[in-house]
Amino acid sequence: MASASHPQFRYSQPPSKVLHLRNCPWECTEEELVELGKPFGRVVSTKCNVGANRNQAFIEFADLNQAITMVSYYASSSEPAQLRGKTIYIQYSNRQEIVNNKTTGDASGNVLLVTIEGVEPRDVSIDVLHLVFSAFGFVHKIATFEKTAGFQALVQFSDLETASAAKNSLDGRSIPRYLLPEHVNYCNLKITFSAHTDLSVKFQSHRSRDYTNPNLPVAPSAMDGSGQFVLGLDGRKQEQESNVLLASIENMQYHVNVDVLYTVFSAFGPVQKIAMFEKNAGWHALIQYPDVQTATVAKESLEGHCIYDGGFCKLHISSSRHTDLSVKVNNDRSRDYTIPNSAVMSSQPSILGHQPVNAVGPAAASVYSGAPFAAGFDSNVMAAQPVAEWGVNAASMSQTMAPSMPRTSYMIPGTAPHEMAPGVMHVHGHTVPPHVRPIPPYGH
DNA sequence: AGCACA
Repeated sequence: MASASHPQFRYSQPPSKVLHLRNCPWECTEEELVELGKPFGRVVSTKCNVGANRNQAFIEFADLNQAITMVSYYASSSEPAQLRGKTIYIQYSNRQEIVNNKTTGDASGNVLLVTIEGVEPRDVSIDVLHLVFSAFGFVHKIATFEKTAGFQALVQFSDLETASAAKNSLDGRSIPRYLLPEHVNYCNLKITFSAHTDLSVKFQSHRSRDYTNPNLPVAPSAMDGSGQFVLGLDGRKQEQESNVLLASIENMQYHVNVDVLYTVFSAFGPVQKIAMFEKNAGWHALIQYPDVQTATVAKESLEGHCIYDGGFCKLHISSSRHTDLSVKVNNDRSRDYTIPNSAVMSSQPSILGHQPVNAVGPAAASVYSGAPFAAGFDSNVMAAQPVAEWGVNAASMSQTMAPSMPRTSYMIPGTAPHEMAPGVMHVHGHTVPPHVRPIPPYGH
């Protein structure tokens, strides 16, 4: 029955001088493995902490007969093989030698091997990893892959010090919840040093990135015939970018009209038209910009953010298939700002009567300030905050980083501290000139 | 309790 449900283990392995041990105790040592094998022959090599749970190990004997002796002994013994009192299971490895056994005692370098537990690979994009690890320094390259140990990534830093800082702060912690899809509850990182020093990344793709070489070609698999990206950063099919955004407003406790949306979306560039509509018991809006790039920046900056503190009026933004909205009437629900009259009208703070004064507080005040290009945008709203919070002093942090992360409504996804130069910020790889830098109308 | 870093 057991063999029927595990057909891959139905046949015993052919003998090898390498033995595969499973169910090993957590972080058992090479010395313990040597002690275990010594009675049966000369142990020439060992490897421990193997696999996703790091509870497998290998012992290589000098001679095949020694391995056979050990396996035979425990096959007929009344006492099972044990490490630290824990029963372990021994079989012949399907390989003939232990490779890549660590050469220097604590091999550490500038590249980290990250095992991402508890998620499907599509749940954690390479950009989320980039964001998380960039908090510690410039991330040169990332390569992700799936092996027996699960979903893993190699993350290359400039030097051992940065890599070490990232490892110390992130090992054993979860990626912040708000960077994960809603259905994922946690996502644990297990981090070790890789023996690599320089990853070879041939293409920019949803599996690998070279952040030192923006001119690297995009993998053919991530392009369509017209040369546009069709794969998202997570490898999923991506909607075609458009100059018109579709915003769904979740948890709309407060009145949202075109004026509110105009203020929020004008932070990224000129808004031409807005049309709101109700569908499936929820409110949605189409927002038209003059160009795709502005719309894309707005989409990536605002996605998942709330217009008001407290999770009210949360925005979910996608690209619309529309390119030019037909706005027939200017009212609370639709507006064409390219018609001079209505544009003037909208710039007046004429909506104060709708302001949910008591509930919103100062956070929302800037929404109504009528100054969408205010100079107040400063480094204090950028993603620089995680740097301080995850930095080398993060050792005293609690197990999960999430509680100490900035609130979602402050977070501008994709901003990497190292990329920031005065007056310029990057939003998902786009350089945003200062005059269109998004102010966070949703406030502090 | 099930094979190692693309």
